[in-house]
Amino acid sequence: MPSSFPDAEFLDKWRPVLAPYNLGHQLKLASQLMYRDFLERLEPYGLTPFHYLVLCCLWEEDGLSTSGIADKLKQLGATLTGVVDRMEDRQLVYRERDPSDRRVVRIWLTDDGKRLMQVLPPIGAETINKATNGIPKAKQEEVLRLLEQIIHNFL
Amino acid sequence: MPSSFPDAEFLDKWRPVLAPYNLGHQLKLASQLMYRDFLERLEPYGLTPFHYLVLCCLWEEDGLSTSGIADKLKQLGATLTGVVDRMEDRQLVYRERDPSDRRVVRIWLTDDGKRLMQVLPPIGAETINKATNGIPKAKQEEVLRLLEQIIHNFL
DNA sequence: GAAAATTACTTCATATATTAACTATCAATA
DNA sequence: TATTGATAGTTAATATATGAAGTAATTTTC
Repeated sequence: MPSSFPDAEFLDKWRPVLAPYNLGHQLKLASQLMYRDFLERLEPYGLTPFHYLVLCCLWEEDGLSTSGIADKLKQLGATLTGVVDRMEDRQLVYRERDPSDRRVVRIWLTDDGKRLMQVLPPIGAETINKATNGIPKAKQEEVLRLLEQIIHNFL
Repeated sequence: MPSSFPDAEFLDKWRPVLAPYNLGHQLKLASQLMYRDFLERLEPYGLTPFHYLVLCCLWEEDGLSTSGIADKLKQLGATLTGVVDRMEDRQLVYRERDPSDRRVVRIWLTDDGKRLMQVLPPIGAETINKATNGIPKAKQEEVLRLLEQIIHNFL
């Protein structure tokens, strides 16, 4: 057992692994701050950032299955169930069983959900612009490439 | 109103803002995947990544106030209350009112909480190493710098 | 072609997160 | 010093997340 606590030498050695300096926490924080900013901008529409993610998937391909959306966003099916529940309440989407495979539930955009395609992307851009303020375009693209590498390392 | 849906031209124009390609989602995903990996490694100890973050703060300075930890981690006080509750149940820390200002609650490490300082950082390093696999040291440091810039843009 | 394995989704229990409201305490001031 | 205002922390309501268990439908396999 160490005689002194805290142990300055030990802490110094492990600095890059300790919060609040470590990669995990910095990623969490950056993600969380973008979430908060975007959530605030979406407030007038009664939407959350996760609703936006699902809408993006459906704008590109309407009628995706629950697991299709989960795959695209790398989220768990159990999470999607709750999110789609609330999006259905909010009249953004509706569910329909696939007749050819009755295990599958397909998610379809309502007219409201389609209309938001014209409205939400510019709002998302505001958050991204705020986040990347002062970072040159080339560096921004590098961050995205490195994030992709990190993500790839876990899949 | 557009006559065709989805509108490929529109989608192409807004590609960098749409999930799953946009910065916000990529940050969320990278953060989430590191969280999942670390959570799994911590499972034998009955701990969560958030417990680790709080322990890091206390290893550096034991007896921090709740808001002191919240400031250091940029988390909200309301979140800390629940986390510290469970850490107290888990016997990692205990709370004590500050006698000189009875509004303040100070969080102190138990012996268990102190002992984990020798155990957890190497485990955190495993997750970080997995995340940064194939990324040269210089690039890793650049990512941290750019994340700091993004975080700074919101504070 | 019936049993076993697989797949899609939901439900449940628990742990973050966020905002708003509330209590207790301390500080400022008139 | 009584009132006002600010601060520290908790509680409550709601929305992600996660893992485990459960249901229904489909495939596989023998």
